[in-house]
Amino acid sequence: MIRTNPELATYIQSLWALEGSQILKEDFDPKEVIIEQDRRYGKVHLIREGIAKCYISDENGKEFIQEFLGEGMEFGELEVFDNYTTICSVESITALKTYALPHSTYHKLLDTDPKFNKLIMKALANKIRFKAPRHSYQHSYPIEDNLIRLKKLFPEFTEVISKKDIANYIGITPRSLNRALKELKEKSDFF
Amino acid sequence: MIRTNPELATYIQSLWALEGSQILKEDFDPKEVIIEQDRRYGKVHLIREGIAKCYISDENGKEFIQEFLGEGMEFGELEVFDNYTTICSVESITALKTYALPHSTYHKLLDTDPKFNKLIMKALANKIRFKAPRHSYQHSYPIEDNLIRLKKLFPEFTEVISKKDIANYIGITPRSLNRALKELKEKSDFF
DNA sequence: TACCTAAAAGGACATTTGTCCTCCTTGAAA
DNA sequence: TTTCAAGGAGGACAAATGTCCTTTTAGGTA
Repeated sequence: MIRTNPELATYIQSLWALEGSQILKEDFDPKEVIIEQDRRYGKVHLIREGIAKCYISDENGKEFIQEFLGEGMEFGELEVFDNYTTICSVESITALKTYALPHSTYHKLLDTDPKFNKLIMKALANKIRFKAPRHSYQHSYPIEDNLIRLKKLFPEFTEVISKKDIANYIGITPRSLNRALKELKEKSDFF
Repeated sequence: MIRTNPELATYIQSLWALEGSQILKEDFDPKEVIIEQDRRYGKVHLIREGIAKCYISDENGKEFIQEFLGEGMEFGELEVFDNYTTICSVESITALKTYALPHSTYHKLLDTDPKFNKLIMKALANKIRFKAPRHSYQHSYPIEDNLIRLKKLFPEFTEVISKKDIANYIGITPRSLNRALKELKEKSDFF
């Protein structure tokens, strides 16, 4: 549920430590909006520590959470290739520490560092792999099944992440989430 | 709705034309299952001509269509980086012509051809960009709004793609699709 | 302690969507 | 022409989910 990429995290750390690497460290408080939908930014972030949410909001203010990002996950990277605007907002949930790579640095690394290139390629492929089944699963199974699945994947999710965010992640209202949770509590002692 | 990537299509064509390129042309009939979910394959396909659907099916046989793929779109590429199994099945809708690149060739191109590398990078990023809003939009808007949106994007979609596939694309049942279409016909002359 | 605010829980009802059928249409095959 | 099968359309009802509230809980602050 909270996605990570340890391999990339380790590698970026080693790049950062190099002389003149142009990779900066940045820190954020909880609940800071770090990037906002439909804008342009000049750098890519890679999480060193903490958890963030990546979400799309519509004109009615509804949020739909795409992913929870943990260590080693990057954001702001989709806009580096073309001059597009961002599709998601990213907001820290806990205190968040990132590496920030200016676009120029990111491009230079892609062009000159084959290992970096391959790791980014993999990271992109994994984002696709992850997104695909998530939404279809949520469509074709009852909410309760989705919750059981989340609980197995990440047992403490109800402690770390607010109910509202969980609901937005599954794509339902908090009311429906509550109903499902109550049902599950009555049926079993798993929750 | 039917995704394409003209830039990549053009470039692959030029690569194919090179001496000893190791890129093969393959042809398929309509309704052929070209790759099946949860398996391994040794090559990446890139569509020269025709339309295919990429879908996930669950144990109850429900299909959830991820994308309709047109010229220049690739499939089977997510598994090239790690030794994962496929997450989607791909089935031709019309007669389909592809370029087939063995994994070894694909890797070699990524490593030695910067332009190819960048085009693939972009293609991956665009798949992510495309997937993200699609599912959230479908959650937060009524079916009718989704249909109007599709119609604007691709007016002849009802002719080319079967009702069942459209329903599976939106993530609803054919019954609900019919209901929504009927409503729309009564309300306006757009449909 | 008392007060305030935001998150969480849940009642009552409306709406949407799914399920399970049946019927109709159309085009290919006998 | 008749037959058959598959896709499309839609009625009737059931189930899931959303909307709009009110109430409860918990944590921070005066």
